[in-house]
Amino acid sequence: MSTTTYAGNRERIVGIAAELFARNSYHGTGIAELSKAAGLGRGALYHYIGSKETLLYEISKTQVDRMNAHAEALLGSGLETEDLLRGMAKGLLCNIAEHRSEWAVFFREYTALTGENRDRVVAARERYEGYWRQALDRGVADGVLRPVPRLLVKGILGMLNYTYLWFEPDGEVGTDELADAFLDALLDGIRTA
Amino acid sequence: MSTTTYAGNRERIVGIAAELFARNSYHGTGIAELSKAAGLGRGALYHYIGSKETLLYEISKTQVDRMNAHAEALLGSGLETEDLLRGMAKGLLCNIAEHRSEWAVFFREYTALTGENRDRVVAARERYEGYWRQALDRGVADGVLRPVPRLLVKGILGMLNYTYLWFEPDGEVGTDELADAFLDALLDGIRTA
DNA sequence: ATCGCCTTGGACCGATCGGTACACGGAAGG
DNA sequence: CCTTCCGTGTACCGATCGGTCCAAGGCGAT
Repeated sequence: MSTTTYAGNRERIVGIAAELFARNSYHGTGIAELSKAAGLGRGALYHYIGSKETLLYEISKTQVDRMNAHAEALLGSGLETEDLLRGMAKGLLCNIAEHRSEWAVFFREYTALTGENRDRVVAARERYEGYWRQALDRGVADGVLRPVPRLLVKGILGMLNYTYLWFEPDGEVGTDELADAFLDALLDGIRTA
Repeated sequence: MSTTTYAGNRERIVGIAAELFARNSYHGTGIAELSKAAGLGRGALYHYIGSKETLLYEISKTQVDRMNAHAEALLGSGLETEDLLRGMAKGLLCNIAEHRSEWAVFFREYTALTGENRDRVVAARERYEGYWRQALDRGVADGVLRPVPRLLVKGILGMLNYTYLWFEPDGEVGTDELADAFLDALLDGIRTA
């Protein structure tokens, strides 16, 4: 079953690349370093990857696509506003926690993509932002949320995305608790009544 | 007045480097490219900069130090909690808006620093985070804020820092309005009463 | 006019960059 | 046994990497 071996190797290499890119940056990681980490010669490596940029593209696109699928599922499930927002936050934090290297690479390095690769990743990113906007708009329409400036969507995503830098899911605060803490503050504020 | 010329040239080069690093990443920007943008030969360039990493260090450190000074001034001014928080947010957003390239470089590339350079920048960053924690703690002690999980500090900073990616200070929403919008949501929540 | 210093461009350093070409090995299919 | 072909390591490509060195230029002070 050479196909399976090929795909498996490919996936393994993408994972290794994510770790190296996260640690040493995309431009700061050489093909030599990558091939050594993968235990392959340079020729063998190129047999799998095609180009260095392809790796960066796949690392980024995979995660964003996953989040888009997750958001679409939640938006289509008829959840009430609060559960919808908490669900979306938990999905994102959970994915970031499980794929920290990939998200670090995506956030820091997507600008290194060129042409269509970049366009597609940016478009996917904007689609995801649109889903959050939809969720908030729905809450406003239902009367659960007060009318809220559009820019707040960026603030919320900043709050969540930034976790890739510091969140330790095995620490004393878990992924779900963190998402709930963020949403408690966002929904009801931190001022005393 | 050769000293002034020297320092002025140096500052100019640091600014150009910030723009190039922000656009093409630190490792993705070559000395040749930088010297061309500065209108200098490579030898002349090195007369001013010492090393490429020095540029990265200065770009990062300058901004963080400025924010630390700002936070210290506000914390020492006896402002009440709400004004303190809004003032700190406005200071940060204003600085980010005025030095977008520098902040982009800092957020994306500080991991490329080595040794003491890196330690110093990380320490300065943590000091700034500590000032926000102090401000929140003060609000809790005063009874203005409800007790709040420590991790929320990271969330707030994420919300504010992330603006380097998208905020256009000359757009329809200004710096101060944005800071206020974020703090309205944070203080009182977005849920209807 | 002369001295000395700051500034400058460019040649040059070894190392590495991303990527290609190619020949070898070994297993599968006949 | 022979052919075919995928997987592989390696030599090699031109270009560029960050950084150093140095000789010439420019300019102010004496």
